[in-house]
Parts: sequence; structure tokens; C-alpha cells
Amino acid sequence: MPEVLEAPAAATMLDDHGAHAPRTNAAGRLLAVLDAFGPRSRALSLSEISRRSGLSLSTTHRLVHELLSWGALERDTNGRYSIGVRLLELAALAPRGLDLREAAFPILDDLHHRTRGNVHLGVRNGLEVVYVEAIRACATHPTNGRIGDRWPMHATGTGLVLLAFADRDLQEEALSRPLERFTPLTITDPAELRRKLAQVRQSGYAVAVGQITLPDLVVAVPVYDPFGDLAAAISVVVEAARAKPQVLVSMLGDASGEITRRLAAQSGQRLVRSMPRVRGFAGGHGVPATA
Amino acid sequence: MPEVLEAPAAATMLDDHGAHAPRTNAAGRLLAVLDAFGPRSRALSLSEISRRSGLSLSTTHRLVHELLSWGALERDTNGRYSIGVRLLELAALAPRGLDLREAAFPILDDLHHRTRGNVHLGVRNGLEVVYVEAIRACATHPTNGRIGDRWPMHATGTGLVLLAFADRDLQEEALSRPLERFTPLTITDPAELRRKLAQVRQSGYAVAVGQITLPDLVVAVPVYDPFGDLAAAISVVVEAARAKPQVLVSMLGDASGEITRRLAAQSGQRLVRSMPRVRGFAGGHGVPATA
DNA sequence: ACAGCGCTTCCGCCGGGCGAAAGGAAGATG
DNA sequence: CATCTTCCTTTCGCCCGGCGGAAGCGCTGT
Repeated sequence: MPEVLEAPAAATMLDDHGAHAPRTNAAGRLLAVLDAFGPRSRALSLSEISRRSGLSLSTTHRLVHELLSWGALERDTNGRYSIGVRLLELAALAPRGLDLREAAFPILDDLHHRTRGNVHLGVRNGLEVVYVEAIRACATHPTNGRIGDRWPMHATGTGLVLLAFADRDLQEEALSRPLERFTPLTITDPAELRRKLAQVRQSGYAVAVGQITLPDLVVAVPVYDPFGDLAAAISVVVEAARAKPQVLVSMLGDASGEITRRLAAQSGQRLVRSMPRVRGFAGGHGVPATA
Repeated sequence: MPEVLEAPAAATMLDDHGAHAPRTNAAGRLLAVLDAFGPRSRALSLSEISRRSGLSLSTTHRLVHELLSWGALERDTNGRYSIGVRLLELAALAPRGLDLREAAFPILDDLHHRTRGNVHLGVRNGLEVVYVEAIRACATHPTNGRIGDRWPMHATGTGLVLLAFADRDLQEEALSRPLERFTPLTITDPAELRRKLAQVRQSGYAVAVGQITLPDLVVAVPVYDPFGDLAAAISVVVEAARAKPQVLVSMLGDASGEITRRLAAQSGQRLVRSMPRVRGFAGGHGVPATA
């Protein structure tokens, strides 16, 4: 385990992911309650929340009920607590969240049907990717890729793209911490990863094999907002055996451009010229294909 | 320019929807900051948040930065604040939220492609419906129906279903408050609505015309969880002219059953027998497709 | 230059909230 | 049936975290 670099003072947080240290700050206590919930723990009893947040039972009790009456938490039939729809309503307002999804969805759906692969729309958050949309081919790939999933950047297609086009010091920070291994093929060597990123930066897209799930190949490209800034990345995951990477790159390139266009339409913004472009794919006249 | 009113101390909540009064409670202040955001105000400056929440500027400042460092808020390039992806991550954990969406999506997507209509998945929250998924036919129906949208129950297909099968006293509460009118056809008479609900209860589905958008017809059916409890409602909206309600009812009935089955599979639950059923449609062998 | 606005920081006083502890409900174990 | 455990709920007094007034700063527009 790496020592904590951010010096968050000592604390006893049992967070599901790993970080955060809201400590004895007032608002922090409220957030600690929310932090108690995670993918592995969607429904918690009061005392579980208390233990996980490190707050006394009575404090937890009051806070939980405050959140309850506001709608941030709900109580199921067993008396356990879970995240409430009010939070979904709020989250839907995130410009980089379901808003982005809204613009991208039809294109991603189309991509999904044409490639029969898993399609992801991811944005960078800190040093990780968060999926804002994920369309899965029926049964394959058990739980991989859901909305709200958070993954390290080095092992995902979208992450590689987002990292490659991020600030240099952010890249360095990402490279300087331990790179988790998911399969024998996962890139965990900083030098190799650095080479990979350069390649992504140069070609304008990422292709990777078996980084998280073994028999799979992922292709990812960046998505730009109407101002020409990197907004997100989209990827398609298919079985490596039946993959035609160049075709996928081309389709993704078209899709990315289309999403940017729809983002512009949505916000009433005018497109900025000279948008970065995917190389090795003659921009523009992709197969339109409506369902 | 309006003179600075100096925050009249009393509750000056300018909530986007209408209610809530968190007032001087501690946690309430934090939530008031979040409440400042709404569909009409996704990006706010600090002082806007301050005004909307009724909190002093310095308090707002501190709270906002606390939320910022936790990831609940993000700061865009103009320095304005908006909802952050961390909240999306949290919201994705809601059992009645994106979790439910996850199970329902393939079925809804299929429904969308077969009917070419707008498909909604809604759950009840208080006296309103919140959409957990919404798939829109391309350009039609401008902004109607997005994830996280909140609508009164009496005017939406999903709402009618959810209300019809809710507790009697909840129905009464909903009927006892003013029923907003959206079009000349919107049902706003409690007596008429009561009749409508009885009809929905009896038939097992709802059909309504022009409740929110004029030339449209909506068909909705309930969705049950594996325990046989009402979990959500799904609906399809199409132009009234080209609608074949009975076909839609049949397709929706099948879809609903399928969603329940997937929910069961997802949670490892066994299906409870004797699930309520959509009447006037011989369960199971629905007419496949018409496009 | 000045004025107006919005963001940030500081600080002292005050009251909201913390947590120990006790009470209560419900289930497990003997 | 008694007892033990676990979890939830409520109360209460003391204390310290946080509230907000005010001042400082950096914009932008006239």
C-alpha cells in the first residue's frame, strides 16, 4: 500500500474505493454518510452506516434521517437505507453527466447495434474514468461497464484516450502511482504506458487488447465539446477474434464528430473550427446508417 | 437593478420546483446548496447559489468548497459551479434508479425501436413521477422526457399507473391538491381522475391522450419487482394518429413481465407466483413487432 | 479613475449538534 | 420462559464548530 500523499491527517475511513478523509468537519460528516454507500454496499442498516462512516450512532441516526426527509436516502422494506431517487434527479443536472449522455445516446445506441459490442461513454474524474453511459451486449461481460462505474485510466479504452490528451502533469501523476493489474495483458509498466499514450496522442485513437477482460479488444476515441475542448471518450469493446479495428476506428470517429455536433445544437453553441481530428481515417463521410 | 434586499432572514427559498424548507438546520444548509440547482439552473455562480439557498455568502462559500472537494460540485471554465460526476456515481447506486434502468434498458430499447415512440421508465417519488430512463424518438417532443425529470402523476402515463396502484390515502392526497393543466385535454377534475384511476386499476394499463403534449397518445403499464410489489411503470408515447393502443398494451405487457424476470435474475431472487397481470391481453405470447 | 459587482478571507460570539447513556424492540440462544 | 445480543431510537448538557458581518481584492464596464 502506498502511503497517503495528500496528507489528509489521520482518519478511520473504510471507504469502498479507497480515498477521501472528510474527518470531523461538519459537512464532511454528512458526506461521510453518503460515502458509506458503494457498489458493494447499496443497502445498509443504520449501524453499518455508522461503522463505515466512523460516526457515532446517534449522529448517524440524525444525519440519516435528515437525508431521508430530503430524499437523498430511502428506506426499503427491511428498514435498510439506500440511495434515493432525489439524488438521481440531481445527478441528471450534471453537465458532464446525463446531460452529455443525452446528446450521445442515439449515436451510441446506433454504434451498439452496428458493432454488437459494448459501448462506453466515459469522462475523467480525478485520476479515474467514470462511465456516463454504458450499453452492454446481452449476456456477455458479466458486470463490466455500468453507468457510474469508476475505473483506473490505464486499463480502459476511454481512460487511455482521456489520459493521453490530459495535461502533462496529470499524466505524470497517474503514471507515478501503482497501476493495477486486471489480466496478464494489462499494461502496468509506466514506460510502456507512456509509449502507448504517445501512440494514442499521435493516431488520435486507442486500441488495446485484454486490459480488463481477456478475450476482448477495445477501441476508443476522444469526444470534444463545441469549444474544441476534450469532453469525454467513447469506446467499443468486442471480442478480439472478430474485431476489425480500422472499421471500428472509423465508426467511432464519425460518432464522436456527431456527438460534438449534437452537443453544439443542444447548447446553441456554434462549432469551433479546427477541431482535433482522428487521423488515419478520412474524416467526415462515414456511413450514416439510421437504425 | 434591484437593491440588495439583505436576505430577509425569513425563509426566502426560491426552489426550482416549489417546496422544501430546510431552514436553519445544519445539514439542511448543505442540502439547500444542492437544492439551488435545478433544470433551469444547472450552472450557478457563488452568489447565485447564495441567493437561491438563502445562505450568507460566506457560509455558501465554505459549503460550496466543501462540496467541491468531495466531488459533488464541479467548477466549469467560467468559474460557475455545477453538479459533479461524483453525484452521478452515487446516484447509480440507487436500487430504484439506474439499477432498475440497467435491468429494463434492453427491453425498453427494443420497445423504442419497434414502436418508434418515446419510451419512459418512471418510479414514484412522493406525489410525483421521476423518470429513470427515457428514450426519445429523434427530434420530436423537444425536451420532454429526460432521465431525472419529475412530473406530476395525474398528467403522465406512468404517473396514472403508479397512482392507480398506490395506497388509497396517497391517492387521496394526490387528488386533493391542485391538478396542473398542460393542455386543454389534461385531466384536472378530481372526480374524472378518480374514474380514470379505477379504469386503470381494472384493466391493468393506462391509455391517455394529450395530457402533456397535444397530438400524443400514451400507453403505460406497471412493472413489478420479483416480490410482486409495484416497482415502476413503463410507457410509450406515440402520435395519436398512428397509434394502435391494443398492440402497444400487448407489447408493454410483455416488456413489463420481461423486466420483472430480469430483475429477478439480477438479484438472484426467485419469482413470486401470482403476479398481478395486465388484463385484456392474454399473458405471454404478445404480437411481435410492427415497426 | 471610479463605481459596482462578485469572490475570498478573517475573526469573535453563539447556539446547534455531538456523543455518552439509557430506554425499547425484536430476534437468537440457553 | 428467561437471558443475552443486536440494533434502533430518544434524551440532554456541555463545548466547540460554524455563522455571518465586514473588510480586502480583482474584475469589468462606463
